[in-house]
Amino acid sequence: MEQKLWSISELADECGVTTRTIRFYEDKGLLQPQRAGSNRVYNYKDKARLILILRGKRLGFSLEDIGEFLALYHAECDPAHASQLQYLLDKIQAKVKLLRQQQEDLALTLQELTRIETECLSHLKLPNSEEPLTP
Amino acid sequence: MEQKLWSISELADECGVTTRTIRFYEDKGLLQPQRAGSNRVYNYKDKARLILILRGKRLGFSLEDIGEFLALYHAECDPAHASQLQYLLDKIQAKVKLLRQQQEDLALTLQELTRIETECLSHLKLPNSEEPLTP
DNA sequence: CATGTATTTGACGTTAACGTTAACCTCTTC
DNA sequence: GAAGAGGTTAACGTTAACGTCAAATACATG
Repeated sequence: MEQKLWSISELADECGVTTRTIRFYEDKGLLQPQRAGSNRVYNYKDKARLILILRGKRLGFSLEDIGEFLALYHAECDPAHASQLQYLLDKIQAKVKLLRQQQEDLALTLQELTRIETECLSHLKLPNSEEPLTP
Repeated sequence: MEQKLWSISELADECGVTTRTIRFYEDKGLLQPQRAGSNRVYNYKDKARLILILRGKRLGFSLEDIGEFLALYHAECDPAHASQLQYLLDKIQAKVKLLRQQQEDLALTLQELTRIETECLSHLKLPNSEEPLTP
C-alpha cells in the first residue's frame, strides 16, 4: 500500500508553519526527510514528528529540549545508556514540575480573565440603558 | 501602621529575578516605584504587580501584553473607553483560547512524559535482576 | 579616611527562532 | 521558448528579554 507523501509547502500549509521554519528544524536536526533529487519529501512519520515539535513549542520548550525529548520516543529505555537516561529523566521531572506550576498559573489566570471579561461585557452591553432608580 | 518597603535587591531576591530585570520592567513602564533620593523603593503593591508580571511570563505572555493586562486591573471597566475595552477584550478572548489549547497540550504531554518516566525507572531499577523464567 | 557595599544610568552584547532577500535550478504549460 | 510556479542553498536581518560591563555616586563601618 502506497504511503502518502508531502512536499515541503504542502506540509507547511497543513501544519500552519512556513517552509523556512521546516528547513530550520531540519538544520537543527529535528527532521530528516528523504530527498527526491534535491527536493525534500516527507512521509507520515515526518509529519507526526513535526506535530510533536509544534506541541512542544506551544508548551514553551526550546528546540534543543524538544530534540532531546524526541530522541526519547525512539531510544526510549535502552539500558545500554543508563546515564544518558538518568540525565533525560532529570530534565523530564524538572519540566513536569514546571508544567504543573503552569497548570496552576493557568487556572488562576483564566479565572481572573473571565471575571474581567464578564465585567467588561456587562459594561459594554448596558450603555446607560436605564436611569438609576433615584427619581 | 507602617508599611513594609523593599530595596531593589531585596525585591529581586524574594521574587527570584535579577535587579537588571526589575529595572528593565520599569523601562517598559510595568513598574513605577517611589524613589528615596535616587534609590528605588518598592511597596507591597509594587511587589504584587511584579508577581503578576512573573506569572504572566510563565504563561508565555509578552511583556507588552502583560502591560495591557495590568492596565485592566486598574482601569477595569470604565465605560468612557469602550473601544479600548473592546480591543483588550478581543485580546483576552484570543488568549483564553490559546490557554485552553495549552491545557490540552499539557495534559497530553504530562501523560506521555510520565509514561516514559516510569518505563525508564523500571529499566533503571531492575538492571538484569533476575534471569528470565526460561531455564 | 580608606574601604566596602549597594545603588544609579548608560551602552553594548547575546541568544533563540525564525524572516527576508538573493541568486540559482527545474518543471510544466501556454 | 517564455513565463510562472515551485524548489534549492547561503547569508544577512530582526526582535524580545534580558546579561554584562563601565563609570559614577552614596552611605556605613572599622
